[in-house]
Amino acid sequence: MFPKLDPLLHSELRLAVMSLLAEVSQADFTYLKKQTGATSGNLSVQIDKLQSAGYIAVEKGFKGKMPCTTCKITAAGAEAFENYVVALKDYIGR
Amino acid sequence: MFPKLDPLLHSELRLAVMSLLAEVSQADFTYLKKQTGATSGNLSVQIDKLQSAGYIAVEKGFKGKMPCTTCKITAAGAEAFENYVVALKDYIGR
DNA sequence: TTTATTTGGTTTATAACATAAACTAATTTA
DNA sequence: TAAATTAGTTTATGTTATAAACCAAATAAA
Repeated sequence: MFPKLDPLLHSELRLAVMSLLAEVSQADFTYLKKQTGATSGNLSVQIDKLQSAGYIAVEKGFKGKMPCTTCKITAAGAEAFENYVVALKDYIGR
Repeated sequence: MFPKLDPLLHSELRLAVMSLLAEVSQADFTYLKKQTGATSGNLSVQIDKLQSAGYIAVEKGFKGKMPCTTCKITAAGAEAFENYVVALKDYIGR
């Protein structure tokens, strides 16, 4: 009746990050921070977790001289996100 | 962009309980336990939290000689649930 | 009848989690 | 050169979810 919700996605900030990444080809740390309103620390930690799970790919480079961390959703991540959305609907109807 | 998700509802088991209670006039502990697949301990704790928040009303009585805890969603609970569903949609699209 | 076993829970302990605060390091501005 | 900003990471802390242990009453088994 109630499918298990992927605990990696059932987290406000990680879900917001995945939601953003699902709609763009890539996004950097600063963009994600602005869009989510999260603190750097929290965002950093949650990005790590998504990366460890293989849900996003993270590349650390430079934009000019400034460091720039770029994130991109992976195929596994996109699938997990879709599955999560489907599962959620059993909880909230429709 | 991403509204805050009510932390009381953004919990797998509590959300399942609210989802069930949103669709029936009332439900007892045993029913909720069966439907959610939760352990008694976990369910007991989460019911307490929902009650403390005023999202559900809990009545302890007896069914025959056996104790029977009955739960019912409150107006505040129904509203919170609806708001949560609306907020969630900003995270999962649609 | 006494002794398991089941029912219907609650309380307590623990590990995971989310988050903020503090920190680092480099860059840009005054 | 000093201060402030950018772009993060690390660490500490309080909360949470969850399971495990427990309890009391009822029922079933011996």
